[in-house]
Amino acid sequence: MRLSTKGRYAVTAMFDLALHEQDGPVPLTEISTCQTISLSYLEQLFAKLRKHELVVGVRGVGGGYRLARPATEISIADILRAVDEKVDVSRAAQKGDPAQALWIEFSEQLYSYLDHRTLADCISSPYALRISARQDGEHARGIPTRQNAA
Amino acid sequence: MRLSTKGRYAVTAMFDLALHEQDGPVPLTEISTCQTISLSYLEQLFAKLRKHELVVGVRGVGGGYRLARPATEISIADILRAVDEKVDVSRAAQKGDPAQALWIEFSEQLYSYLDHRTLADCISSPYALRISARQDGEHARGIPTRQNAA
DNA sequence: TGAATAACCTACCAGTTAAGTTGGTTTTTG
DNA sequence: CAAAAACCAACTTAACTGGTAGGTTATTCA
Repeated sequence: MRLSTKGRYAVTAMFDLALHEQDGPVPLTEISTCQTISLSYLEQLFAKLRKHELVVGVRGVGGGYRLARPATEISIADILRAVDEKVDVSRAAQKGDPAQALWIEFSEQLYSYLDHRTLADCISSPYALRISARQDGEHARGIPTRQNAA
Repeated sequence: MRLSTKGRYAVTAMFDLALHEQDGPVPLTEISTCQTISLSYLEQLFAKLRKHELVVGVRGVGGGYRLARPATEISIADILRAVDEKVDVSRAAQKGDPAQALWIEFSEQLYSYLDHRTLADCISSPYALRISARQDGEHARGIPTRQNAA
């Protein structure tokens, strides 16, 4: 289990995609300027997200990234696992040291918490709704809102 | 918010102290051999834990570290914050980007979860009790069990 | 009193990871 | 064809992790 700025970048970017599920694909250039992350670094993160089938890329003009599944079926843990790529899940467990066993138990509980937090319920919090409502009031973003790009 | 192996080391070490609250101070050499972490690295972690008043050191022969407060009053978040030393707590919030606002909300919820998980309830889980019972059956550790060392 | 124990302290270091840069190519749209 | 954008790979730099080395101080006990 690990949670770093890298994970934060990935999660916030996914929030962005989830918030614009209706508006067609979101280009990385947008996320890059909006959240001041370098484009290339975002590309690296999205390569991993795509490999883990959390997003799909749409090439060409008007392209970008969309969620590969509905936001209700993508958990925060999914995203963190995708960009962390840690193969061995908390392998500490050496010869039953009590303290380490306790860690494993604790981290499993933490994971199960993160496994149940989906993108959908994160963006549908009261606070989130207030924000995205305000956002819809202005004309969303700089991009021509194309309905149903796929 | 971050959670790395460093945090894991600190938390498992604190589990160790909590499990031996009755037996007087626990020397770092013990934790070092038990959990195969270098002594010096443990010393660095405990310097931070001490600075944050989560543990107290007892010098000299038969010394070691004790919890500075009862285990019921030390949360996992306390420990992670002590060793992480991140000054600015999730300062992402730039000009109200919706995705970043959502991250802040999410991480606050995660923290509040970790703020309510105390050492005491971690070590008193059914699984933990089974383990430490087994541990008491043998004569605890290699150390002469002195009652009330302070 | 002196040896052993253990906290406490400082400086340093190697390896990994994060984060970003550069410089492309391919695909798609207009 | 030109522009937009995904896609790709190699490289760089800075930070952090985890660990070493070599001390000093305080305390206990024989």
